[in-house]
Amino acid sequence: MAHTHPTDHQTCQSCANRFNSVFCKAKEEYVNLINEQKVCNIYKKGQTLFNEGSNPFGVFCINDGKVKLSHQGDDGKEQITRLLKQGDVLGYRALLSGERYSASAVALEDTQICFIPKDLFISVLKQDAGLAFEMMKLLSDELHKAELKITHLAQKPIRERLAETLLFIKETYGFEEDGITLNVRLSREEIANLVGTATESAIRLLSDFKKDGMVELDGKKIKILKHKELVRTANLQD
Amino acid sequence: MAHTHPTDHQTCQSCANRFNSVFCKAKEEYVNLINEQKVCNIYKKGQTLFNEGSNPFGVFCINDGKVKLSHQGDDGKEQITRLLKQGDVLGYRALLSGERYSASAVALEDTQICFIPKDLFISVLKQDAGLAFEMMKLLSDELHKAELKITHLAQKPIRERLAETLLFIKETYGFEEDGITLNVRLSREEIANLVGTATESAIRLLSDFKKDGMVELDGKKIKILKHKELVRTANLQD
DNA sequence: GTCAGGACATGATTTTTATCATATTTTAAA
DNA sequence: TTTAAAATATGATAAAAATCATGTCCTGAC
Repeated sequence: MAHTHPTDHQTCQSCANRFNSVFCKAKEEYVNLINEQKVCNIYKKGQTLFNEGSNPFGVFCINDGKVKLSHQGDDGKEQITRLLKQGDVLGYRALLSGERYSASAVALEDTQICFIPKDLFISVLKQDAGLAFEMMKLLSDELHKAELKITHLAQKPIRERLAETLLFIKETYGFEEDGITLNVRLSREEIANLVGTATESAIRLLSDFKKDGMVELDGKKIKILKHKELVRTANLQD
Repeated sequence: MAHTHPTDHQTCQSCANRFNSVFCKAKEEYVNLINEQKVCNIYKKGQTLFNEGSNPFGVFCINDGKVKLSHQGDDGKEQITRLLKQGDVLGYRALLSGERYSASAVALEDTQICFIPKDLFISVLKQDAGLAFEMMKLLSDELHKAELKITHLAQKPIRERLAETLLFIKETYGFEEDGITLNVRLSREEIANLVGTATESAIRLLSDFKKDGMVELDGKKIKILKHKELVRTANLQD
């Protein structure tokens, strides 16, 4: 947690995500409580919020920026399981099941993050049934997404999965002002670790997509040129 | 829901799973409420509890028996995501996130199941913070398992995944009285749909395992002969 | 019992994917 | 700016896995 810098002490009430984040669905008194006890920091690109295997000490709420959540495979290969953006909460999984973190969280760009200590999180959750319900909803949604991903990993070829991943990145982070460039910089290796394939395979297929005119590649900038064809390539029907 | 037969109206208080199931961690008054409103039935082997795509009407609690939970892939291929046993609860995922069922549940053998209507489930959950917390724990555990499975599907070869699956079946259902025969009958296709591979591949690798002396195959009966070697084959370290 | 359909098994082949090798380009540090 | 290291790209090859084909075995209906 070294090298993080405190941000201006913004209130939850004025936070840009006060209508998106689960936390903001807590009762007003608890939002106030969270507001008092939270700690805000800026994580530079590449900095780690928490590491797989360490003990959870609280939950994080992204104020602005992007974070990846990834698991370490047995051979050390990274598997990215989630991409998070402003308003998203992370670190609750391990905390709720009383285990160590099963994933690592790393900032994909300079990111402002509020930290809510473990005890506060648990106590608010135990008192505020509404928030608890929202939390269950969140967990259920994540579980749904995970089970969908399991099915796709098991049944779809890599070409389809790459197309799907590009669309997923678009859904998550959207486009830049030009309306076609994916609004995040990921390395080819990270894309591969999101798709679940070898880096070379991801690179090769991206080149194919480029040849087919579906995408344009400019370093880490990826432009989606033919959205519909990408959807067709992803072979989505659910 | 045709062809189900009511069981003796057993009380939750006398239920064999009263120490295992999440529901039994509710406050006593709510357990009583559930006890009054639940409906118990027997599902014959192969019968469906609910279907992917239909609207959830409540949650199910397995009194005795075995159930598989599976998703339909885009090409219609089944992907089994969970194996459930006595004390396990199912059908809550869709209910909590307010969607249709994203999976189908089918009895793997004659199974006694209690059904708790949607409204009761939701209202108890909203009033009993302890139960809500247990539910979050359950969801968190499932999410953890799902993310582990994602990593393994993405990174492990099929041989390792099959070994892992056999160990998973053992963990879930245990052995018969002889201490070596897996206590469930699954078709080769179901095993393949659990591993995430083609049926022929699963059959072939099971034959390999047999040649290696790790398992013995007798129709749908699978005996684990060399547990340690199977663990080594699964290449587990987490 | 016997007969048909499905499950299981196994060989042959093709397809997919990973790995290895090697440029080329980009990036970041000195 | 130079330079080394890392990232990207692409070809060649090997390995893994799916598919196709065929035969056998098992099981339940009659």
